[in-house]
Amino acid sequence: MSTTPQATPRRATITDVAREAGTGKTSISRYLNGEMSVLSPELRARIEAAIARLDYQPNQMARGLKRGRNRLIGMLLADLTNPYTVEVLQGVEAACHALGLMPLICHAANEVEMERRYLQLLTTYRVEGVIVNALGVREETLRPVGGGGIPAVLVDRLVDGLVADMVGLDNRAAAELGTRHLLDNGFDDIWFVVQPFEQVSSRQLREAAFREAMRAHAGRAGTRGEKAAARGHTLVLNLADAGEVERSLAELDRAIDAAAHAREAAGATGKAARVALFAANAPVALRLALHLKARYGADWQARAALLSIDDPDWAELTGVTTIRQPTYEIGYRAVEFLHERIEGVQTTARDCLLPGELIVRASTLR
Amino acid sequence: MSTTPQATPRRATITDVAREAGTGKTSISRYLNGEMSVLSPELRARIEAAIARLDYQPNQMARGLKRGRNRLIGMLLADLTNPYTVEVLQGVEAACHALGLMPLICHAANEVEMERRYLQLLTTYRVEGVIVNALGVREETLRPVGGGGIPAVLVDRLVDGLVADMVGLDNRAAAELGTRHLLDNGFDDIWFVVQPFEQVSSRQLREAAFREAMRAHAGRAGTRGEKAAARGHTLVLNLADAGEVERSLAELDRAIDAAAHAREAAGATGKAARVALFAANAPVALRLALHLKARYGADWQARAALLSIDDPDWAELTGVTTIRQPTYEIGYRAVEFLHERIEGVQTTARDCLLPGELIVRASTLR
DNA sequence: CTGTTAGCGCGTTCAC
DNA sequence: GTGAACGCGCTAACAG
Repeated sequence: MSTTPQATPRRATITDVAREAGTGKTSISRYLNGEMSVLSPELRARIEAAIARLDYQPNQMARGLKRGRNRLIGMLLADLTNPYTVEVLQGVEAACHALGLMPLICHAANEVEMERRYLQLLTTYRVEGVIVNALGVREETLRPVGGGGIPAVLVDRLVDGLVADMVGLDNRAAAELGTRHLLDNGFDDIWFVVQPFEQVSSRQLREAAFREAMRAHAGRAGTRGEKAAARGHTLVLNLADAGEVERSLAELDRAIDAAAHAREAAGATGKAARVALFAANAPVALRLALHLKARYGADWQARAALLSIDDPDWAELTGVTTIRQPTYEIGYRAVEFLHERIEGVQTTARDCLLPGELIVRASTLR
Repeated sequence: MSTTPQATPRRATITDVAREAGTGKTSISRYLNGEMSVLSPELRARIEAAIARLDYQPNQMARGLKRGRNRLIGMLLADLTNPYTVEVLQGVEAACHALGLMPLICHAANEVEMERRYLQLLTTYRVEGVIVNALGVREETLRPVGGGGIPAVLVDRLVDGLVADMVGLDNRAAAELGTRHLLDNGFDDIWFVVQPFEQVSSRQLREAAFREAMRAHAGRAGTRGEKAAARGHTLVLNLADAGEVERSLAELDRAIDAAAHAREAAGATGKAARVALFAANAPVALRLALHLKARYGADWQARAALLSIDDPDWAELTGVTTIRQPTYEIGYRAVEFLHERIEGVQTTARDCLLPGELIVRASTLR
């Protein structure tokens, strides 16, 4: 056995097979495309033998060139670091597998310029469609895609001015579900923490639904006069900017400390505010948890409850309540949508909103 | 603005551009390939204009067909669920980007059959090389690759009988580093917990190095007669089989409980064994942590120390000591190796072993 | 049932 | 400098 990896020998082509089988290329092509009814059993056997002998495998590139479709689709990912993305990817892989598609995965790593370049690259490979988990930037970046270009399906978030199918979480319902859970469990000082959301529709929707739910609750409380209205705050945590993160966290710290003081003053049975943090997604939740742990030590959960949209594996470990997204299904459905478009479906742009599942853990039960 | 995504209009070809620019295809091709010195400035300008007007983008497929190389490489992943994999992927993406390669990501999801099919699919797309984070099965699965087939680079683990470059963690050094750390911190009942390792070289090496380090320590202790030899155990945790997992964890529980009883009997100052768990990778560590937490509650770390190879994001949060792999670099180097092979480098198969970094956290400091 | 022919979009001689 | 012609591996008419 040699220890030197060898150079690739030339692969057999359809012509080689035809010669080896003593026939023409057409018959081979037919065999490859499963048109068995048009081949004599005898010829078929010869072809099979020749293919096996030469270890022949059809060249998808040439195939694609000829028939104008190569079964390639692009998958543009904003951030692989987010477990959400990886989970969606699983669904995408599975669906592609089932539908005979091959996904080209591109990771923009939160860089707009990367996103642009990858998109261009994908069109260059003539992918038949694209699934986009966009960074949420301007529509012009996605020019080659959607409306006038190749079919596209958006995942998790919309892109302004881009007409395309979308599949993702039912953000309104999810944020309301979480907020209600916190209110029902007696938290009356709730901080919705979210990354900058001007550009990202899903974050916008979550934040808006949170405020809406708080307002609705205040309305009910006011009418029935049962208790003081709970307070809701939105805190922006720009994970891309360490300085901003520091400032935001400092604001949070003050609120938490204030609540702690109030609690002491009121005594164990007092009516002090109970603080809860509602993280808009897993990366935010992780950042919050790390900060609280660094500041308050192992017992940080006694200071503030944490609820997160997304269900990272460490949530179970730390007892954090979450709202699980149907990530696998999101990925799967996205591919199905795209496949339909590729096959020529012409309906108006569709939205597929899937429900989240509340997973209650110790963090929000006191 | 229409709300109906439109079908793809035919894309411009090189012929269209030639006609639009009033010239032949050859000149366009030369322009695309940067042979500017052979084009009159005037023609060049016309070509540029035509390309812009038609929004022309060369077809990589046709290109690849003609020149016999398409700049595609395959990336075969055993398990995206493992954060290690995702991190390696980041390095791969970056290197591909830098080298003008396009990675086709394939996720085998721990299924051997998937691995085989994807490999076949990749050759069908005529990828110029493959990076393989194999499931660690028989070499025959990887027949089309390595030695006689297309260039391949192995990541993290070797495959029996497959001659190819490899890049991964220096497993011997890492396992020894971890073991020594535990011994130095007074743990004398150490359980190395690992998934079935007959098929996976990296797990084998880690386990062997662990036992070796324990033996070496026993030798030193014996010679100097300072203290009783520490005990080392290897526990196999087959994450794919819930029943086996239960049994293995039960064994662990007995050991932990025994140590606790001994501790009580000996009193706070006694010489009872200190139990430490050395997880061979992050999935194992997570499983262990979840189990311990379920069994002993939030204070599970008082029962046993946990040290893991791999540094998942929850390690910092829970204070678990880890040995961080240089994952990004592993991915990057793998692509570099592959690129060299693609360019024709013919040296004997190389191994690139990168060092792990010990990150000490509260878990192993008592 | 089977083989021949003509491109798919592009790169590459090789003449002009 | 420039363009016509050929072929990459394959499929799709079109004949036989």
